[in-house]
This record gives sequence, C-alpha cells and structure tokens, in this order.
Amino acid sequence: MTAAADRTFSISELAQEFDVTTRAIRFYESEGLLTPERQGQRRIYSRRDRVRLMLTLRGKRIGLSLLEIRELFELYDAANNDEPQLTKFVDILSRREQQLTQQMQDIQLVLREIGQLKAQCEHWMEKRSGGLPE
Amino acid sequence: MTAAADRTFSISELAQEFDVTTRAIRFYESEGLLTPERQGQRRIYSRRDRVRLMLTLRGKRIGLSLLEIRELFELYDAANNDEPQLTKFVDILSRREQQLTQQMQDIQLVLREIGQLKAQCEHWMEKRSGGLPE
DNA sequence: GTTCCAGTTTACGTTAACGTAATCTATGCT
DNA sequence: AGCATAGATTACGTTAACGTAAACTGGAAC
Repeated sequence: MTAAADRTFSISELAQEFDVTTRAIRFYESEGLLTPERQGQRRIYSRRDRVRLMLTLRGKRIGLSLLEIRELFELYDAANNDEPQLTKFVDILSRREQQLTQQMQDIQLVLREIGQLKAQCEHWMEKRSGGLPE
Repeated sequence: MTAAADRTFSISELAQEFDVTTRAIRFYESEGLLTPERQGQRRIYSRRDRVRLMLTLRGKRIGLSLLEIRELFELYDAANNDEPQLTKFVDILSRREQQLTQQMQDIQLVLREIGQLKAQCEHWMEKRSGGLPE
C-alpha cells in the first residue's frame, strides 16, 4: 500500500472531474448524499465521498431521484447490521430491477427505430446528391 | 379493410387505457404533442393521436422531455419534405443514440450490482434462519 | 496592508410536468 | 324539467434539482 490511499479533494477538483457545479455538490450534501469533513469551514472530500458522488451521478443518469439514491446508500450501509431490513432491501432492489429491465427494453426499441430512421435518411440523401440540379 | 379503421376515442378512454389522467392528456395537447379534432367542444382522438400518446409515454420512460418528444415528432413529420433538415435530423438521432447507449451501459452495471446484492442478502438470510436462537 | 481567490452561507428564482380545485357546459336518462 | 355524468376552461399550487446573486471569510501573493 502506497501513501496515496488517503488522498482528499477540494470541492472544485470534484466539480471539474465530474463536470458538475460546486452548487450541485453542496446541494447533494444538504440532501444527505455526501458527508465531507471540515477543515475550519472548508469542505474536505475523501475517496469515499468521491465514490458516492460518482454513484450519485450514475444513479441520476438512470433516472433515480436524489431521495432514492440516498435511500439506497442508507440501505447499503445498514445491510450488514439489521435483519428485518434485509427483506425490505431485497424488495426495493427487485422493484428497481423490474423498472430497469423495462427501461432497457424501451431503449432497445427506440434504438432500433433510430437505426432504421438513420438508414432511411442516408438513403434519401444519397438519392438527392445524385439527383436533378435546381 | 374493415369498417373499424377509423375508430375514435374519448379522452377518458385513452386515460384508462394508458393509465394517465385526463389532465395529463390535455396538457400534452397544450404542449403540441396531440392534435385531436373537436366535436363541438369535446375532444375526439383518432388512432394517430392514440399512437402519439403511446410514443409520448414511451419517450418519457426513457427520459425524454416533452419538448424533445415534440421535436422528434416535428422532425419525423418534416423528414419527407425538407432536405437540409435531414442532416439535422440525423444529428439529433445520433446524439440520442449515444446517450441511450450510455444509459444502457449504466443500467447494465446497476443491474449486475443489484444481482450481487440480492444474492448476498439471500445468503445472509439463510445463514440467520439456521443460526443461533435469541 | 490590500488585493485576489476559492470557498461559504443565505435566500430567492426557475423549469418541467403535471395536481388540484372551482366553475361552467353539454347531453343523455328518467 | 331535473339530475347525473363526462368533459371543458381557468388559474393557482407543487415538487425536484439545482441556478443565481449577494454578502462574508480566510489564507496567499504581491
């Protein structure tokens, strides 16, 4: 293990790396998604915070709300401990699994349509480029 | 061709069929996604309107905004006519294709993680059920 | 010391996509 | 005629996820 394992990040470093505003990052904290340390009043982000930010953005990309993302974090953290939580956890996961599978099917459909449309367009354009002048 | 080809629908029929409120349907019209006829003041929806409603809902499921959906409708309608539009059309399609592909990858990642988590949970629960009593 | 600069707090503004009344209209039924 | 029912219009309310602006802080550079 090298010495770089405990690297920390400033808010603007993270903002740059993930292409979000500092405002957004602070907002995520206010919503309980990040919990950076403080050095005086400045926020210091650990690797864990960085990972959570990544996961947050990925969650957003697949259509989760910040609240849902937070719930998943909490459940994930609690999953080692509590027993009755486990059933609830699996429940939520299954539901989300369902939705995502549906979403993938929708996307595949649209992708197929897009492919066809693009092919048609290119076909038309070829015909035109060899067609009659004005 | 049978006589049923020109069937029309009332707003609540569509609302029921697709499980949306009439308010939403009227809103989609106000956003230019639907263009039902009128019989007096009542809206009469054609098969075309019904299809557009379907497409609208599908678009929403994959994360398109109503505005984007409308633009796609317009471009699709104009695609037969205009020539310089075609390039723009293909552009938009390609961009969306990109995003959707990325989205699918994200989803696949999450689905894999979900699968692993579920397996782990079930594993834990089995162990507990056969474990030491209170 | 002052001038940057990144960072902080506070607070009001904004957009999308409807929800939720409240009020009005048309029509078929009894 | 009277009533229920579906639909229409108008308008204000709501939520999520930040944007934007203003005013303050604390250290670094000159």
